[in-house]
Amino acid sequence: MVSKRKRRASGAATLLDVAKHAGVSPMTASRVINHHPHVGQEMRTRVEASVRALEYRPNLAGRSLRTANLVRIGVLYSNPSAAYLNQFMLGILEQSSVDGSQVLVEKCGAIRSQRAATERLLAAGVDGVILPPPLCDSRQTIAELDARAIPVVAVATGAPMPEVNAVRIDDYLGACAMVRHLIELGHRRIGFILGDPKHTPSALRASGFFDTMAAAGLKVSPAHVADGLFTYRSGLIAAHTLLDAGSRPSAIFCSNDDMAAATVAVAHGLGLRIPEDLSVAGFDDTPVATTIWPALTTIRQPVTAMGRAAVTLLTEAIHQRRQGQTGGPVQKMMKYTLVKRGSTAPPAR
Amino acid sequence: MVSKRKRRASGAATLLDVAKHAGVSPMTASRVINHHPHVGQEMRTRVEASVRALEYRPNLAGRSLRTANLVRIGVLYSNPSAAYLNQFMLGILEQSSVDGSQVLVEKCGAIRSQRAATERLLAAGVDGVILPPPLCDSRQTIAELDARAIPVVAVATGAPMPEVNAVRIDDYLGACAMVRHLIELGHRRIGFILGDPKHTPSALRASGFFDTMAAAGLKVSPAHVADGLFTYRSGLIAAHTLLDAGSRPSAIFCSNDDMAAATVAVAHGLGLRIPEDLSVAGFDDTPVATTIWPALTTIRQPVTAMGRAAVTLLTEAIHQRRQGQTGGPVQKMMKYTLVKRGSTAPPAR
DNA sequence: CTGAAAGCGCTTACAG
DNA sequence: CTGAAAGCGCTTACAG
Repeated sequence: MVSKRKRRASGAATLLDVAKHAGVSPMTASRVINHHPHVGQEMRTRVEASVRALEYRPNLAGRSLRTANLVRIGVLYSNPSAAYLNQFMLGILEQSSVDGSQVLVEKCGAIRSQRAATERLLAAGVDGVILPPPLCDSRQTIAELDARAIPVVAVATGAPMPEVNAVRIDDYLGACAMVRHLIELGHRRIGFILGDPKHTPSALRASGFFDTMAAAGLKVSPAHVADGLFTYRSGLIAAHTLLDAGSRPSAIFCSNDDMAAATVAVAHGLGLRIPEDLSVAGFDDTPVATTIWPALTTIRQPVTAMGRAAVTLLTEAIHQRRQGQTGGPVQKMMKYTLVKRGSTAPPAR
Repeated sequence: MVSKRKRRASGAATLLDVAKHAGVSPMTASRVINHHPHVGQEMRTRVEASVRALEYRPNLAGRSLRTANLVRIGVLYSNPSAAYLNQFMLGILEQSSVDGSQVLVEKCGAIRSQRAATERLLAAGVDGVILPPPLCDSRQTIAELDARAIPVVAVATGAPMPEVNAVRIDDYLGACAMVRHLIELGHRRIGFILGDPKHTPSALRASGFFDTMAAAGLKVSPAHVADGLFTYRSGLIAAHTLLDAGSRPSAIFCSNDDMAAATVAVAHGLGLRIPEDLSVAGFDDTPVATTIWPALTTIRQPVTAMGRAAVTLLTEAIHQRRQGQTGGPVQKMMKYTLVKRGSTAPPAR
């Protein structure tokens, strides 16, 4: 072991080492490692054994130098929710470091600064741009990028434009799954807190709620629906609206976790036990869902995986464009997960 | 602009392009870009102009291929707080992608699995290991790594072992600054919620509190100090202890944000307005601090920057070891920031 | 202070 | 199906 590590300063075996160890040419070793077809079974076995013996792992720098033609990816964001952005950027960086692509990040504030931020990104020579929410729905930015023939990936939009690449979950079905979960627990009076009407997923989550209630033959009292803006503070107000009223719901489905956390806080303030007296459900599975107590039942959006997927999609689009092709836009639908935690349970009565 | 982008498939200028544009050799261009001394002023100016004109940015793959001898960095973590880990990994990945180093991440659960996780990392050929909290204080893991001559960087430890590299903030001074802030606002009866006694920063934050109170000539009532475990739930219990009692404090300093968020929730439940009736302060500036309302006054720990610093420190240690040197361990102290938000204000009475 | 040559690790053509 | 040659972008010696 020690001698192996000392073979070279870097401590790592190279493709040449593997080839020598297996008694084949570097090319054959390369083909085996990259799973190319048309390699003899014997060669393949020998190389694979050597890879294991030497603990070979490809040097990405060497590979990308010869292949990838350096891809530059821009990420343009505004209105940062720290928690979301962290998770998302994690996926972006993971994938870009695997691909050997470079990432440039630009923040823009007001709408008018979108143009300036876009220009900065283009001046820096990016080959494509990723738009996390809420910029994923900015027609202006997308049009501008499109005019320059810069591929775009919109992330987590609720209303993907048909001509734009998108990575998202099915917000509608996610909401349906959550409502079904609450109904299966035995809840009949289920309240709902709407999301920010400016964000496209809000309408889908609301439709999922209303449709599933209707399909189950359950009436939704207007007093059990409150407006919200996705912020904790708006959740505080909405929860008071729902819980101060006479006929309380036995469960409240909130359009995101921040508002669900606020609902839990308000309920505790009113002396309600969760989940015994009130079930609360969120959406997104952001860190706050597992910070508070009880932890929130929620719909997990695989944010980090979506960051990875966005990079992969964009990279493919860039390569296609470089080769003069223009494959149609891709809409990648990611899997959501219903995560059951302590904030939901059968109603007491 | 367009013609520039089309010069080559990748759309990016290379060092050779810059050298030609400036009429110098690639070597001179390289030296200017890397800020080497002993380059003539005229050459320097010419190259810098060309860099700007061509929007040149170095291709990291090419650079690291020739220099860095591929560094492999392991990150070993346990007990993940999603929010912390996201922010931290962001810094790790940012820096490693700049350096062109590879990152391998291993999770370990119970103490006995630490050994297994360490072995997996070593088997994968890592050259050094970063230990975020709470593993930063695991004598066993550090000893094991040390026995294999693998450099280690401990992050955010409150009790750095003198022979180990560390990246951290001064938890003691951070706590002092927060208490001073509360005193300056006019608070005299200040409560405190302790952190998990197993985590080394807890004691430092507590000392900062008690020392600053004593220095200001303020008594700390035993009824105004409560145990905590850094979790939201433990904060709920601690806050009740402090607020249900007869003589309430006018401000509560919590050893971290999660417990501060819990304190805000309990206070709201008791009908106390924040900050009018009670000021609440946290520590760390995790995403929850800006999720809840009012947002928390807290001590910001630059988690992402600490991730970057850990990679830089570890990379230097690895290079030194490869050259047979063993520079003494480095303790990098990062700057904390007192972030004033809506949760603190002068006391009403 | 400046430059010509060689090579980091890998893969793309091009031959057999 | 397999391999010898060349080169991706950059920097490390080695000369001047």
